[in-house]
Amino acid sequence: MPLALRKTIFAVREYDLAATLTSGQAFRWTPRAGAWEGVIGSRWVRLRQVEGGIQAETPLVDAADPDDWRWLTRYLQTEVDLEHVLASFPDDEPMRAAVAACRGLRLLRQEPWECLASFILSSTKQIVQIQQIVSALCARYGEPMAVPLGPAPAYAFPSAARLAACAETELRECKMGFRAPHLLQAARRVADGEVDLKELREWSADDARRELLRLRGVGPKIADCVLLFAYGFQSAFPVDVWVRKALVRLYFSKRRPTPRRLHEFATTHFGPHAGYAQQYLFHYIRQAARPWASA
DNA sequence: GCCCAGGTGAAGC
DNA sequence: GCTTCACATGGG
Repeated sequence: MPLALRKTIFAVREYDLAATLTSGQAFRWTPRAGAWEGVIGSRWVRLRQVEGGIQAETPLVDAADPDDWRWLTRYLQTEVDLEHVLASFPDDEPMRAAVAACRGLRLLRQEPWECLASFILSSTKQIVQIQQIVSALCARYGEPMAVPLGPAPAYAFPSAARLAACAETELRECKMGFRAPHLLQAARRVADGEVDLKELREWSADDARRELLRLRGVGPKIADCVLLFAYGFQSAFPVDVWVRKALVRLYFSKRRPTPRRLHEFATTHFGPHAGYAQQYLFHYIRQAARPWASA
């Protein structure tokens, strides 16, 4: 007998699910038959863009309130007033173009450990390859979960404790290369409580950033990704190769600023939701770089 | 073969 | 403080 699914629709305007799920924030979403299948925490989910909102399907889980969708609305951040965020962006030509090109792009709110671990694995990797590494890691070390007939088996993201129990050579079999010792160290320090990711929610962005930077393999860019994608600190402005390219081209007329100057500009020019602006710039320039991939 | 990828850390100026 | 380089692995 097929696994029973519960289904609902969230009414939300200005939410581009495809843009949001493919914009390099999260690495576990697969398009399938016009919908998106993925895993949030310990639940398999299918999402679909529908008229006026987002449809969600997930297996009925014992001992869970079937009408409680807060785990999903929190992840998708459907309550965020996007118009308010967009209105806070600087009124300049680059931002107008980015917003016009990425209408409905949102920031997700992810679980800190998965986000941290994923971005430790992200350095000098293409998004497709990050997805492959994360997928291999989950298949090997993640807890299997209830999935309806059809989709491939799904696994939770492995806990820090589970990864801490791995040998470095095992992790390397997931093709993560030199990032393996970094992930292993992070897993150990999170598992033994030396780093308390839950506690960081209560800290200031600066303090949380300093704490994340103590981990090997976590520099300014990855720390900012975790602050932005997992903790919702919208002052965080990750600068990767794409965003650097975009900032230099759009705001510095091709004259190369020093890293210090670029960071200074990034954290002052874009207002209280700078991290959101960053995501628009990132998605915008990547879209522009591969026009054949759209449509 | 070459260059690049949602970088980081160490070493050299 | 800024620049350069190694670091695994895979794709174009």
